Amino acid sequence: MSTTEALAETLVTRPKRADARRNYEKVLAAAREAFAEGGESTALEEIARRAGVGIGTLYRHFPNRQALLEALYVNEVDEVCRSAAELDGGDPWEELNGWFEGLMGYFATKRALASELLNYLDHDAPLFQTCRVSLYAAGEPLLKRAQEAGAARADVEFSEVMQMVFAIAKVPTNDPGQTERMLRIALDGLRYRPEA
Amino acid sequence: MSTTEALAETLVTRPKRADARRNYEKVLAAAREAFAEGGESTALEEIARRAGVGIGTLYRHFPNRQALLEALYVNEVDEVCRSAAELDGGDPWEELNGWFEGLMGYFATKRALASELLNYLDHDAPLFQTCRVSLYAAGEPLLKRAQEAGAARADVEFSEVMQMVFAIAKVPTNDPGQTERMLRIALDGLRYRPEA
DNA sequence: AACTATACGGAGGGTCCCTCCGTTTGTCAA
DNA sequence: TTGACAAACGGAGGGACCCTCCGTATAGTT
Repeated sequence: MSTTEALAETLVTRPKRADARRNYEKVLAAAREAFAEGGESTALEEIARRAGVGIGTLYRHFPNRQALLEALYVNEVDEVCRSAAELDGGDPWEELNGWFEGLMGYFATKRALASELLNYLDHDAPLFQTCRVSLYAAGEPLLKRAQEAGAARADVEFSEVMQMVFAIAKVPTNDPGQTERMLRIALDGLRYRPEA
Repeated sequence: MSTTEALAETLVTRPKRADARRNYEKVLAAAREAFAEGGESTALEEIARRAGVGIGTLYRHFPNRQALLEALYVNEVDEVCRSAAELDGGDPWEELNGWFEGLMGYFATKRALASELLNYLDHDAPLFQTCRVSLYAAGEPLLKRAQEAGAARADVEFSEVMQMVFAIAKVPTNDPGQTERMLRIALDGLRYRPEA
């Protein structure tokens, strides 16, 4: 079990009774499915219906809409973090670039969820902070390695780059190539060297 | 009267009777005020109340929430475009940079409106398209001049840069300096020269 | 002053988020 | 197995919000 999953259990307080655990999973699965279909902002009633549980049950497990989205988010973050761990040994700049591209591609398929979550994104939510920590732990070494190799400028923080990439991922567009181009421009900013 | 203002009159079909015109202005003013206060997503009922008109009156002038936001947006866009027209003769790179910074600073004070609008931002809404045209007409010459002066790379489209900047403006953060740093990184991407 | 097109205002319908609470069910000890 | 109870279920309904409809009021005209 990964850090963020363990964290999810602690903070979201997963239920204990067998039927409760079952329903928790059913709701999460239904939500994942609903959001994967890109259905703009799916109503919680609809998710409960899909899961075959009452709306009250849904709210027993997730105190509000944001909590449900966050639980979903924790899952997704874990997956992305794992993908960073798999990288190593290649060209630092290519790895960094590749990881961010993968990140974008990943969010592209989950645009509905991502876009709604990014709206909630404020620096106060504790669960979000810890997710960021996981994400940073996964991605920061990639930046650092690129910086040490002289492939990326040294005067930028990973957090800044991360937020920039998220911002671009959030741009609504029908043309996925355009998002990719924006990302490339922004990341090229990492290679620009201010004349000292 | 500017292009976009004229367009607003055409598309939003400004009312004609004296009391109607008065109420139109009152609603717009109330909305501007409400959004300037940063009140997350102000209810239309609240705006009608502020304006001292019934909710029905508000909807007579603005068929839905988005229409009201768009009308507000048209005003703001005009102002930003005018600021670009005032620039000329200085260093092309500085002017381009300065304009984008001004754009960001401007949206920083209207975050609630901007953020909600950027969510609606899809390439279908005709009014939005024309606003983009105005914005491009104002900003594109700045980029082109910078490119011709060799201060910005030639292989980027203004539309891409614009969307990138909007994306960054949209990032919710308490620290305005951070937004500024992200913008600087992204814009430095314009100065990066791919090794040919 | 009377008339009419125009505009006003708010009741109410629909949707969605969420709460409350009576009912059901899993779990465990006897 | 059975009885008891904490835990969980489900859905009615409250509240907020967006928007529609339509009876009432009024600006502008004759």
